[in-house]
Amino acid sequence: MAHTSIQPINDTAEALLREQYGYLFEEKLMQDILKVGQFAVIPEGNTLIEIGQAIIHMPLLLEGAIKILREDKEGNELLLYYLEHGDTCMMSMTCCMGQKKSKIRAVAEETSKMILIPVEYMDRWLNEYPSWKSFVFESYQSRMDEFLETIDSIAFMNMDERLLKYLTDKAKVTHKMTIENTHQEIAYDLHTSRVVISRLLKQLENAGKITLHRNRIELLEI
DNA sequence: ACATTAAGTGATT
DNA sequence: AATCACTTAATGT
Repeated sequence: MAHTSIQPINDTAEALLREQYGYLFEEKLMQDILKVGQFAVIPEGNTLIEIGQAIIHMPLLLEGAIKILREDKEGNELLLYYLEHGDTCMMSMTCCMGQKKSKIRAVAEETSKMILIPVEYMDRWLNEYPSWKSFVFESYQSRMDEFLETIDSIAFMNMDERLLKYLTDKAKVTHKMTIENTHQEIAYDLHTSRVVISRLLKQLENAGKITLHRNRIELLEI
């Protein structure tokens, strides 16, 4: 598997940064970001942040999608939410408020590009730049909203509804109607068993919402 | 042709 | 919805 590349911010990265964040950040802040930030390309499937790992960077996602996972003592996973372009990670924000170690795992759902900012600036810029402050607070809030949505789906939805939400969410972040996953992998994300997923997928296929293949699911409607 | 991995299914709790 | 036990299908060597 290809490995993560971290390099100085080049012209392509700057263009992407301006495209995604230019309307949010004032020029002086933009210059600071260009000065202290690094450009990272994370290939699909690579882990950016591991549970227990100290967080030293705050990511500004430019392109791609990142999935955020929680893990229990036995190593079973649970998908919390996805990050897309324009998003940043809530964990890297909370770590600046005293919490140094990550409680989540972040894995690239598809090859992703991002700007990494050393966490010390995250705090400093809060006082310096109003546009930074509102960005941080707004993304904290939208991350919290997604988080609550996931809680709701676990608490109030049946597994068949959760599965359908999982498939459509995934289609949204990857912009593809085909999902290339085994039933087992989906089961891990939703913290259930493979058999249950296979059965529910079969139901969805019979209902005309999807078609099934080996390692592949075609979504027929969103 | 054989082994391995993914997916499908009935039965039971 | 979870688990077991087993079958069938697809894919790799």
